[in-house]
Amino acid sequence: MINQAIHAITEPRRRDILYLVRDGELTSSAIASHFDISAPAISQHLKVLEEAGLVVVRRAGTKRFYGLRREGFAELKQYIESFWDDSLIRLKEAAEEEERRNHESKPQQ
Amino acid sequence: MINQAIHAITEPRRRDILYLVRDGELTSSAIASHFDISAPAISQHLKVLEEAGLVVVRRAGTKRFYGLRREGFAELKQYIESFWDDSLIRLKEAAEEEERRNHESKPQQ
DNA sequence: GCTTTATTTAAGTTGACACTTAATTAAGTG
DNA sequence: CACTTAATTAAGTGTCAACTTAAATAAAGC
Repeated sequence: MINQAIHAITEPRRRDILYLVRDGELTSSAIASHFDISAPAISQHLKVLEEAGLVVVRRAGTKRFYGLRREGFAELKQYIESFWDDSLIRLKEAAEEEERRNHESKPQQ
Repeated sequence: MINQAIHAITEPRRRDILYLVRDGELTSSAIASHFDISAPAISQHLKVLEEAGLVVVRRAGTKRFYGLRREGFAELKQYIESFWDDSLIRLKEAAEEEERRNHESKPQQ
């Protein structure tokens, strides 16, 4: 799922779509009106975003309202942050290990 | 730069490379030994990561040590977070606007 | 200065994927 | 039930980028 989410935000146009829907729900055609690509193209992007868990659809008659799915976004945020945090922890550990080694021998080039 | 960073972490193998170098510097060939793709392929990935500001190189003789560039990562984290935070603010505003409208008329389907 | 080691650049191939138009589904509406 | 509206699925096309092998660079070692 997280891999799908990252893949989804790969495409700049999909990020633009996320920017549009984060303020509130929009129909597929309302979203399409902001771009100069065809409606099917938008529909395909929306499908990718939906499958990645980043947007949700609400059907109302012939219309389909797309909105941001906050949980999906939270996961994405989590992923980036955990990468970052783990990195800091590991950096600290590495520095300590380095410190220990320096008391025994010279560091190699 | 932020677009380059997002593009850079798009590719799963590049994320794997970031995982490898976040513990400490590694040479191009040391990184390559973890994958079953050619050295030039790794070199090309490293170039993308470097241009995105996510890794830095330190040259030592014929070797090149690649390491994580923390500032680059901070920017990426910032981007995701700002998207998220702005979203919450805008959601709150939208909810208030909705509230106001509900005192006048029924919401349309 | 030739050879080795580490890595990159060059050039070409292949597969994925972001589009297109045309056809299809699905829900109202006269 | 034909017609309109909203959107999707289908099918095909072109571009890009992730790989490949081969050639080039660049520093060190003999």
